[in-house]
Amino acid sequence: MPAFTLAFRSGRRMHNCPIKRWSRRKAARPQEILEAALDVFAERGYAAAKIEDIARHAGVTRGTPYLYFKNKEEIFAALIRELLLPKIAFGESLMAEPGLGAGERLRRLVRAWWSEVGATRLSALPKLMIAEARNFPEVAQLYHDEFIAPGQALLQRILEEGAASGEFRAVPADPAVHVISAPIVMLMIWQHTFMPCCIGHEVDPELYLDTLLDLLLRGLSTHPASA
Amino acid sequence: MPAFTLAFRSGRRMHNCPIKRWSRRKAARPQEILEAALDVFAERGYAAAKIEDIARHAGVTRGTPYLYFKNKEEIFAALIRELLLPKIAFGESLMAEPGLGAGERLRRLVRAWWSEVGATRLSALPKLMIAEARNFPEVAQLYHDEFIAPGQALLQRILEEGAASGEFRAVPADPAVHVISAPIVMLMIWQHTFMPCCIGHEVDPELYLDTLLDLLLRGLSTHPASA
Amino acid sequence: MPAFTLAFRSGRRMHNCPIKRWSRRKAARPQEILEAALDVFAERGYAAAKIEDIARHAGVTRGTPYLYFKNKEEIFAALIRELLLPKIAFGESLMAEPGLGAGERLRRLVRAWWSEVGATRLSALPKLMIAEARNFPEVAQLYHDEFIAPGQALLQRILEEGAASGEFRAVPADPAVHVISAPIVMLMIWQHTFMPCCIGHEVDPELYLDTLLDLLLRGLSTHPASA
Amino acid sequence: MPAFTLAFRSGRRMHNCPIKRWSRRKAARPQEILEAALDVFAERGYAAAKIEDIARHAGVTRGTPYLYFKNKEEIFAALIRELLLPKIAFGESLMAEPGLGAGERLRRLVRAWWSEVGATRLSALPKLMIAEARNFPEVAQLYHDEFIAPGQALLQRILEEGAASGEFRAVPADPAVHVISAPIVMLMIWQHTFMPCCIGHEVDPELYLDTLLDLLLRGLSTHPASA
DNA sequence: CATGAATGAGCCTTCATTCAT
DNA sequence: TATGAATGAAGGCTCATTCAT
Repeated sequence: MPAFTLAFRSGRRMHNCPIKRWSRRKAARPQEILEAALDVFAERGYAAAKIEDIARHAGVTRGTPYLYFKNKEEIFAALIRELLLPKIAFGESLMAEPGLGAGERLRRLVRAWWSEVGATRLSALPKLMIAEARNFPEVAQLYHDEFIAPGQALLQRILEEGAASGEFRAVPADPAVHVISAPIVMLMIWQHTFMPCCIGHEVDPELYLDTLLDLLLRGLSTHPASA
Repeated sequence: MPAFTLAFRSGRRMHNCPIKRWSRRKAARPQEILEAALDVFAERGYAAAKIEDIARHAGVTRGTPYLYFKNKEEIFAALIRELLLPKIAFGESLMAEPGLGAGERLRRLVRAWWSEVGATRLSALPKLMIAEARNFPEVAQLYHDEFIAPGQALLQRILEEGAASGEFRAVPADPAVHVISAPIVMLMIWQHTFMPCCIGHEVDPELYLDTLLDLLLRGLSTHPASA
Repeated sequence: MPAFTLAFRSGRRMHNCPIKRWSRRKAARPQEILEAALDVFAERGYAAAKIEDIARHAGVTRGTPYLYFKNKEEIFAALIRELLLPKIAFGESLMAEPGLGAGERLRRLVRAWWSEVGATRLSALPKLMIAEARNFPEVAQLYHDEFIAPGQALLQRILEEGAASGEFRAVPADPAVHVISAPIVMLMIWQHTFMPCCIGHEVDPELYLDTLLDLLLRGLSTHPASA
Repeated sequence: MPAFTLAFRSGRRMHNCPIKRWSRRKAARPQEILEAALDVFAERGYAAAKIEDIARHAGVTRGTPYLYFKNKEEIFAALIRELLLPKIAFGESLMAEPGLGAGERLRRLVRAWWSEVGATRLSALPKLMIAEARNFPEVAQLYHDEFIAPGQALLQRILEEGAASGEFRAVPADPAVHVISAPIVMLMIWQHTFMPCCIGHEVDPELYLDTLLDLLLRGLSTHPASA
């Protein structure tokens, strides 16, 4: 998964910014700290991540994160709010595109989900959020309301469209969206859990997603032979 | 999910037991402490769980857990080793039963998985293990080798049998077992993540599993109409 | 120094005691516990010595020492009082013996000191007492008044006798007794400090004492050529 | 022993120093903490010394020692390594001085030993090291190899020189150096053991050393009348 | 008498957070 | 803005001591 390490930093350079280099640096600090926090939280989890490690990863020292974030919890919350939540927007554009079958839409949604989040360092956040949801209910609520729920709403609309058009069988919406999204989330989790420790065989994300879509589309289709 | 709260009987109060209360403790203590640890780890995660909380949950004081476990990490490891790993045995018996179609076997495996682990307080352990795998690689290795791998081997045998008998399509084994098991693991995770906080709508496990099996068996079947 | 390990247990058996074996055992317990404590304190020092180790050394369990001693400090105090202080008695008999020159008396005192204490497991006690004097002033006071002071009084009497008879030069009594006794105490300390760790070359006690007496007697003598 | 309390200037208060109080600390802290540790270890011994006491003695709080030392044991080791071992250097210069008789050299060595270490707060370290040698074998080894052994080598060279020049009798080197150094070490120990508790009469170090040298030089001399 | 399970005070150590520079 | 020395609350763990058996 070569895109994994490259995808994240893109689009944040400001080559033509007239302000002097130093204050540009200043402006970038919160982002840099969040990215560092993402790395360290991903590796150690929330509690075992030390602020100093995050600071060092960001190239600053112990006190600096506190210039931009009230405390550790706020860094965590900002991680979700600033980095992850905006990513949900990609879904809207997908649904806006007209003239696509439900199957095709589902395919595109899954692939976009992967390329926007799963193949990115952001893929550490679902695991982190899951691990800490009960310790930080407000963040969990935010994550659910602004990320999970909209994502599942997209899925649900696709299922409804497919059912309406006769392309998909009717399945109970609520459990279905969970069932469908679960393997994608688990793939992200898996990548941050066992693969970095060289535990177990590698899972190839592309093949995994192909297999997932193959099973899902056949499973949903009213004309399985053609799926 | 009514079974959830009932399945894991603590046995901590036995007023009518003729054996003396005090002398019985010695034998029962490790179990009681592990069950308490399961609760507290499930609620807070490893790092945020205090030994004293675990002790109090078990009805003892700070020092007592250390009479039975070397330290906090050993409690965690024992949780996996003593409580979770034995549960994998149920799979063998399932495969031993003769004369079942692959679809039926898959159904039974999923349901057994749920009743043995998912509907139990043990269902907190996959989430805990996922969150802490990188902090405790040896425990993660153990969990993978003794729980995940055998479980996936079962699934793989079912897929192979189904393909051999013509009941299932041929699918790439490796990603398929991940894809198939992912929703079950995610259901356990979900129950310990968002449902206890009253975040998001409840997910009914039975309906979820029905939907999952419905989608999977259709997706795998060579004669989808009859799945 | 083969006597070292053997000297201590001697003379405590009660073969002809009519009481039954069990109550004899009972009667011997405090002694056994003190001897065990001596071993463990010698090896680890007061604070690092665990009551359970002492108990195990004595062949009993955690609670038993508390049947005979109020607490850890009392075990330490009893060690000094019961085992060490009685040993000072040997000096009286030495002084009682008539018709000895001061030099010969000094020789006998040093050798008796060594055989009665230095070559014994009791030789651990001066080091222990020194290390803990400031934490247990009452015990230190006892040790000083009942062991050090009488011992130094013996020495002083010898020096005075020697000076009176013209065998010894006149030396300031107070510092002299310290100077003379110091090497003997240091030999005991050395044996319990660096020799058990195989650190540094061994010191042969007999040769050490010979050299000490040689230097001392020459140093004290009014006719050094004949010393 | 008036030098005793004065010799080890802590330098902890420098009100008229123009450098800012706060920025100066960083450089001075390790020294300050070691000196505080020296005091507290001397008073209580290793195990009974609390890090918080050391910190408070140094004018800082619980966490600060850990900014400079990994743990309690490292503070102990640093005490030996940083404060005591350098003191052994004084011996070299003594031996370098030409044209001195062996007796005069021995006199100077003993007096230097006393002024450099014995009359200093450092004199607590031999007692501490003796008490803890078996609990910290590596530190004991270091202490032996870098402090005891070089010191004894100096003594041995003096004895050999004296024997070669005919000033001293021939005495077995190995026990002799132990015997000769023992009273000096015991004087240090004594000062930190019974004198602070007002137990027993005071020992005047100067008189003690005079007496020691008198006895030793007479004891070693081939012409005792002139010693 | 003896046991050993249990207690709980106490200490070492960590680390989020502050603040003087 | 940034630093990093210092703080001090908090938690893991030990072990002297107790007491029900």
